[in-house]
Amino acid sequence: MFEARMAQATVLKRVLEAVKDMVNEGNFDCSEEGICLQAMDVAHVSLVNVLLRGQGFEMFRCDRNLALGIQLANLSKVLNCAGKDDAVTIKAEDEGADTAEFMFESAKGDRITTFELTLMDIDSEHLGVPEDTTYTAVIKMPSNEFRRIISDLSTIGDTVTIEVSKDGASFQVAGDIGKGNLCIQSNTSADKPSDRVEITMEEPTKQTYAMRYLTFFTKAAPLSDTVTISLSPDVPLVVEFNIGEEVGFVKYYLAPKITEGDLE
Amino acid sequence: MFEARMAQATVLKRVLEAVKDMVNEGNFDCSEEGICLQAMDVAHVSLVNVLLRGQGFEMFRCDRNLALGIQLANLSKVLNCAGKDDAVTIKAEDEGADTAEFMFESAKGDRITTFELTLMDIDSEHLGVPEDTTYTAVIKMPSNEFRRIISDLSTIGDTVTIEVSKDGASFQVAGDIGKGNLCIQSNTSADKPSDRVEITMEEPTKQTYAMRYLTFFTKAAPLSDTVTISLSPDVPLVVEFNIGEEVGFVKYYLAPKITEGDLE
DNA sequence: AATCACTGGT
DNA sequence: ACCAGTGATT
Repeated sequence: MFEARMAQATVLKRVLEAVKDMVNEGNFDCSEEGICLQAMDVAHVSLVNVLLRGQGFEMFRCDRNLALGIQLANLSKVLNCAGKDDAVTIKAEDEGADTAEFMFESAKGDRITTFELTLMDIDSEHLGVPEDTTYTAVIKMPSNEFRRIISDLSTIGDTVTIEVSKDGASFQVAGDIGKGNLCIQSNTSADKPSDRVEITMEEPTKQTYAMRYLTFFTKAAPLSDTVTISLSPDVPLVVEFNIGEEVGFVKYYLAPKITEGDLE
Repeated sequence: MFEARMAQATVLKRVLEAVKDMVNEGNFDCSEEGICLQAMDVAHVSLVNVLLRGQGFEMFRCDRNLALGIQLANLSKVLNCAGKDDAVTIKAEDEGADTAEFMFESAKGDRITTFELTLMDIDSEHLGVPEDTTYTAVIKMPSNEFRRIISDLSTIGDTVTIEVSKDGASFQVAGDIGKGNLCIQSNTSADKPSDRVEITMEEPTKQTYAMRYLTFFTKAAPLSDTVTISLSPDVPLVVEFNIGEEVGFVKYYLAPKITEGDLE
C-alpha cells in the first residue's frame, strides 16, 4: 500500500507544470525516501529529476517500492481540478496496481474530489543522472530574474552562451537582428535573501546551450524564489529549483552544445 | 562617434511603442541637435516626426551627423529587454557603422545588458513635414481623454469628423449601428493643469479624418499627459505629444479626407 | 496608472 | 505551447 497526503496540492500542480511540456510520460518511483521522477525530454536531449521527500508530506506511507507509470498530460489535467487550497492524497495498491487514486479535499473539508488515473508500464530507461559532480561555476539568483533573462534573450536567438568570470556572469546570444549580452554581478546584500545573486567560480567557465530547453526549465520558477545554475566545461548544466526548505527539488540537466571553439 | 545616455529607457521604449505599429523602418538622424526620426506609414498616408533633443539626455555627444537605419520591430524587441528603471546608452561609430549598440543599466548597477543592432540602409524619402503652419483651430486636452474618445468612437465607424466652433469641439462618427457625437468644452480651471482642456479657434473648422490613423496616434499617449490637436481646412491635421518639458516630441500628420461637403 | 504575474483559453 | 486578458501589486 502506498499513501501520501500533501497539504498543498498546488505544489504537485506546479511540479507538473514544470515537467509536462518537456516530458510526455514517466515513472513516479515511490519508496520510503519519497517520490522520485526521472525522465528525458522527447528528443532525449535534456533530463529532469524531481524528488518529493517523504517528510515533505503530511502523511507518507510506502510499504514497498513501486513505480507509477503516468502520462504527465493526464495527471496535469487531473491536478487542474484541484481547488486553490486543496490538500491532495495519493493512493496506490502495492501489487500490479493499474490505477492510482488522487483525492482532493478543500480546506474547509466540504468538498472531496477523487480521480482514478490509469497507470501504464513505462520502461525505465537508464538515465545517467550526474551525481556528486563539482562545478567550476555556480550562479544562484532569483528564479524570476532567470526567467526574465531567458525570455528576453530568446527573442534574439536560439542558443545562449553562459560565461562566468571574475567580472560576474554573462548570458550571450546572437541572431539575425544582432547580438545581446546580459551581465549580472553578485549581490549578496539585497534586503530580501531571495533577491540576492551569488556567483561562485572555481575557474572561468564558458559554455553554450540550446535556448529552447532553458525556456522549458524556467517553467519551474513558480516552485521556488531562487534558482541555482551550475556549469562546468563539457558536462551537463544543472538548473535546480528547491521546493520549500526540505520538501524536495526539481533539477534539470542539459548538455552543452559543441561549439566551434571546442574544436580548435 | 555617437554616444547618448538617457536616464529612463522607458521613454525610448514608449517612443517606439508610439511608432512601431505604423512604420516598419526608419532613419534615426543623429546630429548635434539630437535624434530625429521622420517616416511615413506603410500606406504613405500619414507621417510621424519624432525629436529627442540632445539636452533631454544625461549625456549627448555627436561628432558627425549620421543616420541609423533601423527596423523598428527589432529595436522594439531590444527595448523590451530593458528593466523597469534602466538607463539606456546608445553608441554608434561615425563611418559606415553597420551596428548600433544599446546598453541598459539597472538602477542598482548590478545588471548590464548590451545589444548590437544590425543597421540597414534606408532611403530617406523626402518627407514634406509641414512647418510653421498656423491652424484655424487647436484643441489641447489630456492625452488619455483623447485616447478614450478615439477608442470609443472607433467602435462605431471608421472616419471621424472633428468640428471646432464657438460651442467647443465635437467628434462625430457614423456607422452601420448609428451615429455618435462627442462634445467637449474648454475647461481651463481644472485643479491639475494636465486635466485642462483648451480649445482655441481662429475660425470655425470642420474636417474629416480616417479613424485608423488617429488610433495609431493614440499609442503615444503614455509619453505625455496632454496632447495638442491642430487643424485647418484642407491641410494635414497635427497631433502632438510633448516629451517632458524640453526633451522632445512626437508629432503625427494626417491629411483630411475629401468629403462630399468639400465638393459642393 | 502602469507593470507584472498568473490563469485560462486557442 | 503560445497568447491574451485579468487581477494584484507598487
